[in-house]
Amino acid sequence: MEARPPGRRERTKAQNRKVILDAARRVFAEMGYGAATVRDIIKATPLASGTFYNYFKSKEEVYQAIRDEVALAIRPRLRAARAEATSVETFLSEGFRIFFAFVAANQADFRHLKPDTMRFRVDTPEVLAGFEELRADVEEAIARGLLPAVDADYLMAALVGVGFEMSERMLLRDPPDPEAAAAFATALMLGGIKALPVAG
Amino acid sequence: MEARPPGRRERTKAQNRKVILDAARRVFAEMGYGAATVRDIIKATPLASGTFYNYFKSKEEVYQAIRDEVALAIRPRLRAARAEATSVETFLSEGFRIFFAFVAANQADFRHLKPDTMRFRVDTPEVLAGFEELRADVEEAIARGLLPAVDADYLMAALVGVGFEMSERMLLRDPPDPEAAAAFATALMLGGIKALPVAG
Amino acid sequence: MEARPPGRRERTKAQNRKVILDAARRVFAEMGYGAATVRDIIKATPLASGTFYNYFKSKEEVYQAIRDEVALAIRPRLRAARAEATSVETFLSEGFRIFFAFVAANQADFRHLKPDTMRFRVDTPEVLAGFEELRADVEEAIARGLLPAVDADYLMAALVGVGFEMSERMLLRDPPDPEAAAAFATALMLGGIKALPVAG
Amino acid sequence: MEARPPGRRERTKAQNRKVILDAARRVFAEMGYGAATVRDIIKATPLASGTFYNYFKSKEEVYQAIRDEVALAIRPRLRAARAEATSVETFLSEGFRIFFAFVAANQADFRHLKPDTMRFRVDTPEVLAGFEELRADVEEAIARGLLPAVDADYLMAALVGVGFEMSERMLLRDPPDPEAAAAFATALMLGGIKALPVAG
DNA sequence: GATGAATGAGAATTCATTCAT
DNA sequence: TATGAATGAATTCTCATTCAT
Repeated sequence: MEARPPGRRERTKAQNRKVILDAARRVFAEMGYGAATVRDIIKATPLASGTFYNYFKSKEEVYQAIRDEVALAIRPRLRAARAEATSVETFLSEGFRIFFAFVAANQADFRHLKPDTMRFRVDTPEVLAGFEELRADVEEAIARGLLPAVDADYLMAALVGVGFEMSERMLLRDPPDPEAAAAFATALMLGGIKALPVAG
Repeated sequence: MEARPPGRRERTKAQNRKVILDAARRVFAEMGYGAATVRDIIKATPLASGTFYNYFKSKEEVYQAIRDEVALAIRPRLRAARAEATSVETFLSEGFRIFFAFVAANQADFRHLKPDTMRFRVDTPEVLAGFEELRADVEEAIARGLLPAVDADYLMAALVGVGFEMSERMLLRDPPDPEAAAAFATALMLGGIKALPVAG
Repeated sequence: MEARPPGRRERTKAQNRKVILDAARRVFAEMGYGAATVRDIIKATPLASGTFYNYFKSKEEVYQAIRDEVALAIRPRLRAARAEATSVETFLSEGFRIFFAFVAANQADFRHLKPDTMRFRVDTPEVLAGFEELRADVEEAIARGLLPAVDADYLMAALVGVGFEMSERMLLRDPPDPEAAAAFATALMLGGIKALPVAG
Repeated sequence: MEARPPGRRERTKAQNRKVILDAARRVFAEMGYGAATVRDIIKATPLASGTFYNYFKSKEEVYQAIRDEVALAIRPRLRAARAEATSVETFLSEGFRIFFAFVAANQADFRHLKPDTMRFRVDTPEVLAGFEELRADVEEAIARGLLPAVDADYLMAALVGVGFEMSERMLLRDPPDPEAAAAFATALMLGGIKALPVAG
C-alpha cells in the first residue's frame, strides 16, 4: 500500500505460512510424505531456510497443519449434518456427500495413489479425532433410535474405509463425481450390494 | 543363547534374510515405517551393517519385501476362495474370513494404528496388485451372474476400505476375533446397516 | 590464532572456498590425489564437514577447480605470448619461460613426483583444452610462416611432454631455476641436442 | 587333459594371475586407476573375491604388476639398444623405435587419454627406474663421447616427455604408425623443429 | 522477521579383507 | 587353493537446525 524499498518482498506473516503450507502440499503430493524433507519444502518456496522455523518446527508439524486444516474444516460440517439427520438415509447420505465433495474440492490433499508406486497414507491425531467423532455420532444415533444397536466401532471403521478408499478411486476419474460416489456409498451402506445402483 | 564353537559359520543366507526381515518387522511396528532407519534395522539384528546390503538396497526394499511376502501369501488364497464362490454370500464371507484371519495371525505386519500418534499406511505395488485382482474378481463375479452389474471399481475400493480399517480396529480388541469381524463386514456388505447383527 | 568475539561471522563465502582449495592443495601434495579423501581435505580445514558440500560435490570437483584455476591463469598468458611471437625462437622461448616460471611460482600444484613412490598425474578437461590451444597456435604459426609445415599434433605433444616432465625435474632442484629450464627446452626444440648448452 | 568332475574349472595358478591382470587392465582403462576398486577388478573376473588375495595384496600391487611387466619387458631392450648405439642418431632413433613400437603393440596399457575427461597417468617405481636408466645411459653416452656434455637429467626428462605424450597422440591415430612417430621424435631431438620432416 | 551459510550429528553406503567351508 | 558371505571401519553425504547479519 505504501512505497517500499525496491527488492523488499511484500509478505505478511500469514502469507508466508500459506506459502509454506502450499509448497508442502505440492512436495508431499510429488514425493510422498516419507521421502520429503524440510529442505525440499523450503526449496519449493521463495523463502530462506531459517524462515521455515519461524512458522513450523518440523516436517511433521507442517503435515499436521495441513491435515488438521483439512480435518478441522470438514469435521464440524460432518458433525452438524449427522446431528441434524432424521433417518439412517440422511445420516449416511449427507455425510458421504459432504465428504466426497470436500475431497473433490481439495484434491491435492487427498491424492496419495500413484499407479505402480507405493502409496502412502498418513493420518494425524486430528484426523483420528474425526474418526472418534464419527463413532460418537454413530453411538448417539443409536441412542436416538436412528440406527440399530450395532457395533459402533466397526461401523465407524467401515464408513471411514469406504470413504477414504472410494475417494481415491473417485479422484482417478475424469471428472470426479462426488455425487455419484456418495450415492454409491450410501446405497451400499444402507442396503448392501443388492441395493447398489446398476452401472450403465 | 548357547555357547558355540568359535568360528562356526552358523547362519545361512536364507536365514540371514529372514533375520533382517524379522528385525525390520519389529522396528517398523515399534517406531513406524517413516521414522525407522536402516541403522535401526541393523541394530535390531546380530549382523554387521554391511551384511544388510548383501540382501537389500534400502529400507524401502525391505519394506516391499515384507509387504510383498504378505501380499503374495494371501492373494492366492483370496483368489481361490472368490473363484469357488457360488453366491454373493460366500464371495464376501470367505474373502473377509480369510483376510481377517490372516491379519490376526500376522498382527505385526498390520498394526499401524497407535493411539494419539500419526498413523502410517504404505501400500506397495504388490499390495496394489491385490486390489486389482479383487476388482477383476468382482468383474468376473458380475459376469458369472453372482453379483449385479455394479461399479466394480468402487465396490473393490469399498471392500478394501472396510477390510483394512476394520482390521485395525480388530487388532485393538483383546482378543481379536476375526470370525466376528468377518461376520460384521459380510453382513454389512450384503444387506447394509439394517442387516447388521445387533451388538450384545 | 587470536581470540575472537564469540559468534562473530568471520569468514566470507569466497574465503571459505579458498580455504578449502588451499587445504586440498596441501593434502594432494602430501598424500597424492589418489589417496586423498574428502575427509582428509576437511580435516585440513577449520570448517565443518557439511560446509565442504556447500562448495564442492566431491574430491574430483575440488581437483578440477584447482587445475582449472591454474590452467585458466596460465593459458591466456601463453596464448598472448605465442600470438605476439615474431620468430620460432620467441614462440618457443617465451612459452617455456612463462610455463616454467609459473610452475616454480605454484610448486604445490605441480609437484607430483616423489622418489620411490608412484607418481600421479591427472589432467582435467581444462588442462587438455590448453593442449588444444597450443596445437591451434602451432597451426597458426605454421600459417604465419613462423614454423615449417610440421605435424602440429605431434609437435604440440612434444612441447607438452618436455614442459611437464622437465618441470618436475626442475622442482626437484634447489633452487628451481625456471630461466635455465626454459633455455634448455628452447635450445633443444630449436636446434636439437647438438644445440644444447654444455653443462658446467 | 584328463577327465574332471563337471563344473570344475581348469585354471592353473599362472592362468588365474593372468586373468586378474587382464581384468585389471580393462578396468583401469575403463574407469581410470583412481576410481577403480578391487571389487571392480574381481567383478571383471570369473573368480571369487577371496581368490584375488591369493595373488595380490591390493589394487596398487596389481597396478604395479602391470606396469612392471611392461617396464621390465621394455627396459632391457632399450638399454641394449642404447648401449649398442654408435652415434647420437642411433641412440635416439633406436630408442624411440622400440618404445613407440612397444606402445603400439600394448595399446591397452598405455591409453590413458579420453577426450573430455580427466586423464590419469600413474608411474610406478619400476617405471621411474626406467627413467633413471635412461639418465644413466645418457650420462654414459656423454662419457663415451656420443653426446655432448648436456644436462643429463633434463635431457632424460625431455626424452621421456616426448615419448609418453607423443605415444598417446599416436594411439589416437588410425592406424597408429610407430615408425613415423619415431622418425618425428628422432628428428626433433636431433636437429630441432627446423629438422622436422614437413607434413604432406 | 528474514536471510542463507555454517554446523556436525548421524544416516547411508562402500569396500578391503577375513575365514569357514 | 577357491569360494563368497560376513565383517565393520572408513567414507560419503544429508539434513535439521542455529545464528550472525
